[in-house]
This record gives sequence, C-alpha cells and structure tokens, in this order.
Amino acid sequence: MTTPARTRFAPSPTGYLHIGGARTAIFAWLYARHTGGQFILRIEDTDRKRFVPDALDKIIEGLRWLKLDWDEGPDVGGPHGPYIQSQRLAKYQEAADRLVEQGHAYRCYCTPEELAEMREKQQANKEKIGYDRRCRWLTPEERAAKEAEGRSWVVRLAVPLEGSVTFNDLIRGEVTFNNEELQDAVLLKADGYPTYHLAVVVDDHDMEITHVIRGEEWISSAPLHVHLYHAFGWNLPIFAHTPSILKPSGKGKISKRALNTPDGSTIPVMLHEFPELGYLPEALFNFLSGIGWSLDDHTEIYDRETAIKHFDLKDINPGPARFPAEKLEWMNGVYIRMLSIDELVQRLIPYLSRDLGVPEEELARDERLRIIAPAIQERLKKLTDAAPLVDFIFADEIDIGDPKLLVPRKTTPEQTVDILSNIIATLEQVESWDEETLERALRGLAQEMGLKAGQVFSPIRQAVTGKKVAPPLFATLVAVGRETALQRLRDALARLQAWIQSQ
RNA sequence: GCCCCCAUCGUCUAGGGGACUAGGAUGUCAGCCUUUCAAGCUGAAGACAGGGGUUCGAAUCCCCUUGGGGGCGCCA
Repeated sequence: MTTPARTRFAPSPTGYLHIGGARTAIFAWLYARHTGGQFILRIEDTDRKRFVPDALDKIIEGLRWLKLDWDEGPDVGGPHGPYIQSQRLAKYQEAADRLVEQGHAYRCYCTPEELAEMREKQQANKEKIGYDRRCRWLTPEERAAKEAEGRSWVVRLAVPLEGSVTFNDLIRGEVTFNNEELQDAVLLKADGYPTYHLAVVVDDHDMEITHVIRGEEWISSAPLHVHLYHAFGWNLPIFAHTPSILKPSGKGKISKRALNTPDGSTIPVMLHEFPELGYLPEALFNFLSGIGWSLDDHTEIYDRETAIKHFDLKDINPGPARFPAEKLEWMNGVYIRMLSIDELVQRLIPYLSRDLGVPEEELARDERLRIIAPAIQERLKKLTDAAPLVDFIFADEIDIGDPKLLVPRKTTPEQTVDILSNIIATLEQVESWDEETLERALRGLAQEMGLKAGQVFSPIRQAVTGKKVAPPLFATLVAVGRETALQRLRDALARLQAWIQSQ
C-alpha cells in the first residue's frame, strides 16, 4: 500500500463546475481513497469581481450528487480550517509580509493604467509582454516617496533572473522552465486579497496537501509556485497536472454552456445540468473516470470501489482527450439496465412527475408504472427518455392522429375495420388480462384471419398508444388496463369508420 | 510572437524494446432475433501523424517537422 495521500479539490465560485473540473475532482478523490488518505474541499474565492452567488451551492450539490465525499471542507470543518480562502486573508497577508521582509517579494506601486500602457508599448514594439519589474529596482528613497504619496500597492514575487526551475510531475515527468520566462507575479492584490499563486501555496502547505492535482492549465504557473515554496522554505508537494477535456470537435477545451456534437445534438458540460437531464451519477462517475485513465485493457463498466482499488495518478494518460459524448449515452443506458425494477421506478418518478405533470405520490402508488417499467428499461438511455414512452398510460384521451395510421401495411382501411372489430371481440372475451393470455389470443386471431401478427398488432398499438413506436404490445395493454384499452380500440374503430364514410 | 505540454482506429483507451499479423470499448455498417422501437448475439471495416536516428529488433528510446492543447492578468 502507498502512503496515505492528502489531496484536495479547490474550485472557484466564479462559475459553475464543468465536467473537466469534475473529472479532476474524481481523480483527486480516487487517489485519496486509493491510498487511504484524505480528500479536502477548499473554496478559492479570492476574486471578488467575478463572484457568482449560487455557484458554490451548485458546485457542492454536484460533487455530492457524484458521491464524492470530503473529509475536510467548508461545510464539514476540519483541523486546518477555515476552508474558504476569503476567511483566511490574514494568513496570506502575513505570508506576503514575510516574503517582502526577506527580500523574496516586493511592493509594486504601479497602477493598472500604467501597466496597461506598458503592455501597449511592448506590443507596439513587438517586445516580450510582461511586467518590466520597474518597482523591483526602486531605491529606498523612491519607495518612501511612493508610500508618502499614499499610493496603493501590490506585492510581487521577485523571481530569480537567471537559471531554471525543474519540477517533477507525476503524470508528465520532469518539466523545466527558464527563469527568464517567468513573471514577477502579483501575490497580494491592492485590496488585500491574495492571488491564486500565493493562496494555493500557503493553503496547500498549511493543509498538508501531499499531492497537488489540478488541470494542466496550471502547469505554466507551477514554476512560480516552486519558487514560492523555496522562498518560504517549505517542502514541495507532488504535482500531477491532469490533461484537459476538449470539446467534441477537438477545438479548444470545454468551457461553459452546452456543446454541439457533430450529429447536431447538444450535450451538457456543467456538472449540475446532468441530474436534470436524466443521467445517473454512477454512470457519469464511471464515464468521467475513463477519460484519461482506464482500469485495464478491457473493462469499461466498473463501480467506484473497483476504481479506487486500481487507480493511480501515474497511470493517467497525459494527452488531452475530446469529450466522447456518444459513449456517455451508451454507458448511461448500461447503468439504467443494471437497475432493479424497484429502483428504476423510484428513479423515474421525479422525471415523470415533472414531464407528465402527475404528482410523485400518485406515481408511486400507480401500479401501471411498475408494470410498464420492465418493458421500457432497455429502451432508455436517459431517465428523461421515459416520459414519451409511457405518457399514453396517464393520458385521459389518445389522439390516434390520422385514421390512416391505423391501417397496417398491405391492408385496406376496410380490412382494418374488420381486424379492429375482431380484436375488440376477442379482447372482450379474453378470460384474463395478462401478457401471456393476450398474446395467445391475439396471435390466434391473426392466424384465424390469415394475417401476419404485425397486421393485428400495429392497429392495436396505434389505437391504444397513439404512436407507431411504443413499448412491447402486451405489456402495454396490461399496463393500460382492460377497460381503457377496449375503450381506445372502440374509439379508434369509430373514427376509422367515420373516415371511410367521408371518403 | 515567446514558453510549456501532448500525439495509437472517427472517438475514448490498452500498450512502457521482442508476447503486436497492435487488444478492448464506443460509433458506423451487415446478419441473426423480432409485433414497432430498443436491448441482445454474430461479423466487418477502422490506428501506431511524417521524417531521421539508436538497436540484432521500435507503437514503445532520442532528434527534427507537422498537428493539437495550454499559458503569457491586481482571473482562477
């Protein structure tokens, strides 16, 4: 067994959590659980301008829905709290002061306007863009003058001017940057809030994080963090930069809003959208864990216990991956089919209630739903697919549409009148209303009339469900019930006759 | 523009010098099953980006090219 790891997921409430972030969270969670360590949730809310009020709730809801539990976090507490960065400001300020005192950082008095001007000039002259470190070289007198002016300031890291930094990434191996490429990044903003760079390093150290697992967009700021760890005199954690998930088109990484797939359908990208769209959390978990990582060379469907057992950060494939949307549809269907009937019904109820306008308690009591459930189970890719498959059961009246739809292929309307009459007669006399009896009776009728089974079945389907495509016929009839089914057949017959007359 | 990361079937992946005539899955196509639609079963097509090395031997190691991704904010 590996030594217990402390990993964390640190979302920022500046927006909702997308599946790329959710996948990183899954990896961090899996590794903590695999090593028997702890998983920590930390909120990085140091950007006061971009704060989105309900983002945090949505993020937490989503993580809980995925059943990622954390051992320490804003809502559960822990020995290293608080776990919300805006409540830890004093720590960052102290840390920044310390760096300034020791000469690892300095106060910069440049205004945003001055910096913008500088960048413009750099662009115009095709120079390298970046802070020119003008405040790094200020003499004590100049500094005193700026302070006396009452100018506000930020704290910047005094990055080494020469040499290079190398750090080890568990997924990618050694990564080296020349110090010349690095910026004197801002650590503490004028409003007293830390930037990401200061806050992560201070918190990860403070919270004893052993493995920093985050998206690959952070890889280019990792050298900054390494310098910060050195400046503080702290040991480096182990880094693991997760590959990003690209749009299905492969153009750019996944961002906000639903995505268009090549076949014209759309897929959601925000974690909180998945529940309402009928995806199962265990399916999404399995699916997301399989992007950039695989259990072995042949297993696709596995539960989280199995994933925990086999997971290792070093097995993550470093290459970016497109979002394989079709595979999720398939996998969600697999998970739906693995549900017991009781569980399927339970999970279906909220969706049917929402889409059909029937109260949940009523659906829970309605045995017709339980009867039809086995018949629709293998037809569902998402829980939301159920409503259009069963709506006829709960409808007061069926719109059969064009009466011609009652007429099977290779059959005339007149013959269909005959067929329907016989069906009604047969069903009126059937001794019991169960699938087996109905099938025997209706197949017998077809044979008697010298018809193919489909010629008898399809008018029934159309009359009872109003659809060309519906769940298997006998289960459908049983679910609808004898009286309703017969009534719908009689209505259909009447409409067909009326239509023939009018021709 | 500069820096960093990456590169196996359309897509997600297995592979970490000989076990590779490159495995699985999805998607596609065909057949079977069949009352519609599914599901299921069977089968087919389908990849080591290109070029140089290293080696007896390279999908696997090195270099270059190409292509993709990311970063270059008082945003995370």
